[in-house]
Amino acid sequence: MSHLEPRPIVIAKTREASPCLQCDVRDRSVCNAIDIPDLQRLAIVAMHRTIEKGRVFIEEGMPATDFFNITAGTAKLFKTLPNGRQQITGFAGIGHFLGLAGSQTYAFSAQAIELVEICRFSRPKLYHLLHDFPAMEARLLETACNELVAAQDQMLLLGRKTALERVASFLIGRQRNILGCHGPFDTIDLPMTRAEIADYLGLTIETISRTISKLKADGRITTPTRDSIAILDVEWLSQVAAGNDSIAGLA
Amino acid sequence: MSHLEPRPIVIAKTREASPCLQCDVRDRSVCNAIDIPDLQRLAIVAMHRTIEKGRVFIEEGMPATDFFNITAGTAKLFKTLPNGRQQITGFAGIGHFLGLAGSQTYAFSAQAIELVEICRFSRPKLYHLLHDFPAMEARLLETACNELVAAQDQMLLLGRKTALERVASFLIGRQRNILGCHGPFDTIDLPMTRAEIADYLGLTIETISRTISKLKADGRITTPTRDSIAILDVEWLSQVAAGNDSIAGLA
DNA sequence: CGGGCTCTTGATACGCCTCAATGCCCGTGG
DNA sequence: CCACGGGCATTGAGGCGTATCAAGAGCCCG
Repeated sequence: MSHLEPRPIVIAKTREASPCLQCDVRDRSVCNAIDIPDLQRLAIVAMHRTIEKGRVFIEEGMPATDFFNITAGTAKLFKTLPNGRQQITGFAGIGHFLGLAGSQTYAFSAQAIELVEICRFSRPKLYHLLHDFPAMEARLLETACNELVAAQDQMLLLGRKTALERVASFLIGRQRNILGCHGPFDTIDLPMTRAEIADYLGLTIETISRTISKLKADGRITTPTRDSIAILDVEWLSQVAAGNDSIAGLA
Repeated sequence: MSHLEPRPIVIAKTREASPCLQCDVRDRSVCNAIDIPDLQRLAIVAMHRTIEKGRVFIEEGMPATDFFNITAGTAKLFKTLPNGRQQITGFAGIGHFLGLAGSQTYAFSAQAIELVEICRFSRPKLYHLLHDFPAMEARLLETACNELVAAQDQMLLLGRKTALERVASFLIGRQRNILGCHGPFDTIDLPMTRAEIADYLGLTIETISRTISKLKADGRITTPTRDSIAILDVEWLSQVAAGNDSIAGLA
């Protein structure tokens, strides 16, 4: 089946050469499965977009028309219950691939929690491309597996961990994303509000706040600014995050 | 890279023709991505096995050497915390593909909760096969996506649903697997114990028992035997499972 | 007809939620 | 520069839902 529309060529011209070639997010995303000579074909189906903070750009239950690749900022992925209860299933940062739905509709919503930039791919076009680049399909499978593992960890957290353990897990998990930043202690940036942390960990704002206060009082962390946290005792937090309640009482 | 071992041929002989060809689970699993003429190649890397009830055949943290395809029975997939807390991330039935780990070690454990039969595939051999059958890789991706969607549903359940909603979701979810069995009302078979339901729903045995008793007292379900449940009011249960608390008070 | 399960039911405890008030930060405009 | 206002975060008091602890009941199998 061949498309007879001349559009792709026009777009390619408009963008002056392959924008994917200069993309500095490529090697952090699934796009690195495509070799440089073939990037042109990827660029044709990709569309860059900016999404302002607060905008919901994927809505649960709507027809899944596109895939997305985040190139800047952070989005929250979530599901909602009729009476307003919300569960955030994950935060998607730079390089995160979105829209692997399985069915014809999106299974979750996505909202930009800060200014976000994305590459948008139309679903049928990307599928067509995948057919020619099995390496990218393999990368997607790899990505999906990693998300599955993360989801299982989160189920363990939501089903069996205490509030303290959940917050500790969250901080340690965030720290892993940044690995060795500035200073002797790792400072974690939190683009999300307390409410969003709560919806991610299956708790309430107040419990998040209280737990963070307790960690601060116990000298495990400090809060340099409102939206950053510095871990003082990584080892202790890791133990608590792993569910070792025996260590929790120690000084 | 070619393997010079004569083993595959011997195995094929031993099994008298292709066992995959006669496999009645094939069309319910990822194996149906491989065309009949090529089934021989799949059969060579597959190894049938029987696992007695209670046996743990995948252990979290151990090197991920094999993939599994369940051909009979049910297994529980779970993760554990140091002090014995356990979270069941799912129940794997006939046709379920196991072992998509992402990393070099298994991310979860698997235990047979009744007599289980499996097809075992060595990881490197199956990967080698996947290279030749991109259709199967696509099926695996599809499977992984479906599991991801299920995992997100479960996160919503564990993070934001009440005990009643969780049990209702569990029953409705089970019912979907059987779809239209015997009688005017759907009877659900429960191969798992109350303890396992509890570990799946992030609750305790006692809460499961109390909730089931309440559903029975309210005339929403009956329990023909200890390990089966008949749903009397599907609509009401569905509403509760979906989080519509407004309907919960109605007779 | 016991022995050992799992399941059920009851009484109580505790962790987190809910509701409510206060405090902090920061942008905005006088 | 400072007063004002609105969000978001913190802190406190009390309630609720589920966990915990403890018996007892039902069932399977020898």
